[in-house]
Amino acid sequence: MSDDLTRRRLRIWLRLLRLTRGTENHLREFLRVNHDTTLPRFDVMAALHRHEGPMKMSDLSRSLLVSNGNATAVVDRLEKDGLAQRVQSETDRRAVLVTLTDAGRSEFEAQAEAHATEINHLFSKLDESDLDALRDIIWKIEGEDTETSA
Amino acid sequence: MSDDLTRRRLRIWLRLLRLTRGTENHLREFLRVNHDTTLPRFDVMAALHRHEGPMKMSDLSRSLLVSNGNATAVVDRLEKDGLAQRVQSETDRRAVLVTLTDAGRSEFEAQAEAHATEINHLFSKLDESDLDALRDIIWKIEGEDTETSA
DNA sequence: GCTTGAAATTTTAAACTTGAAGCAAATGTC
DNA sequence: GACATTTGCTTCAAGTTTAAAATTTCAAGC
Repeated sequence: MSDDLTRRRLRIWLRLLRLTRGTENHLREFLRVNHDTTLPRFDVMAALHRHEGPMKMSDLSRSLLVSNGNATAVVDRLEKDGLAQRVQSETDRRAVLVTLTDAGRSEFEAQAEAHATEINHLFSKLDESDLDALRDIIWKIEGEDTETSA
Repeated sequence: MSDDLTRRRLRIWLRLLRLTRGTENHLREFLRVNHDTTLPRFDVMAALHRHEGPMKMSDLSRSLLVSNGNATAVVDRLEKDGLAQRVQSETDRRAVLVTLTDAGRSEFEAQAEAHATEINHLFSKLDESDLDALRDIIWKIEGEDTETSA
């Protein structure tokens, strides 16, 4: 069963992983040098900014595909720096809602614009048709995912 | 200026990142449950296995796109478990070479086959033409200009 | 009301990761 | 040769991340 297709799929996965790792490393360095922040902080702030209104901790970690304990730790630091803020939910006393402070929002918006510009450069070789093709491929992969495992 | 292309590039990057994170999470769980190991350990062992002959620490960290301090830590743990082994270089007394032990090699080979099967399953929706397209797009992003396939 | 189980979050321990600092050894440059 | 610079690895502190255990609350079922 040493399919040629199997080998090609493995190979393309390794390349994809390498590409995203390299891109993440580049963005990490960019955020560190130009905005004195880290990738996890930026990701959390981006999720909070995208979400209209306060966001549940569980939704935050699910949206970022990280563990719940991890979300707690990053939000702890953001809160300590006055960029995010926890609020108790009124409808569910187990739940904790997080939101950006005004300082956090304005800080993020400045970072986000520079971040988008940086990504635009990193992916400048991709035109509309490349983006179409890539979107279709991603959709195809996600179309049917982790259903059956051995 | 038209920011539409910029926005699409940002969007596709976020989707790509999400895809690879989800895939990594799946593989991490797979390795943990079925092979009692972790993704970083597997990655290091894969690099050592791919490289015929002992590998310099610096080449290892460069090949995995991680920091040199990180490579030291993971190799420390593999060595403690008898799966990898450090050897002093004879030509350069600064350099440290790493290699899999016999135990490490046989352990990795079993893991690698299952790992490849798992990836084949995760990317089963991609046929030859999808792989061609994805390969070309990755090349394009990385700035390669070669058109010939392998 | 009471119990049982599920859900939401935090806490904990261990592993992972980075960037920087510290040493030792190689490679220039004069 | 002498000296500065570079290279290679480890150590260190701080932060990130996960999986598992603990805590509190909710939702039903009895």
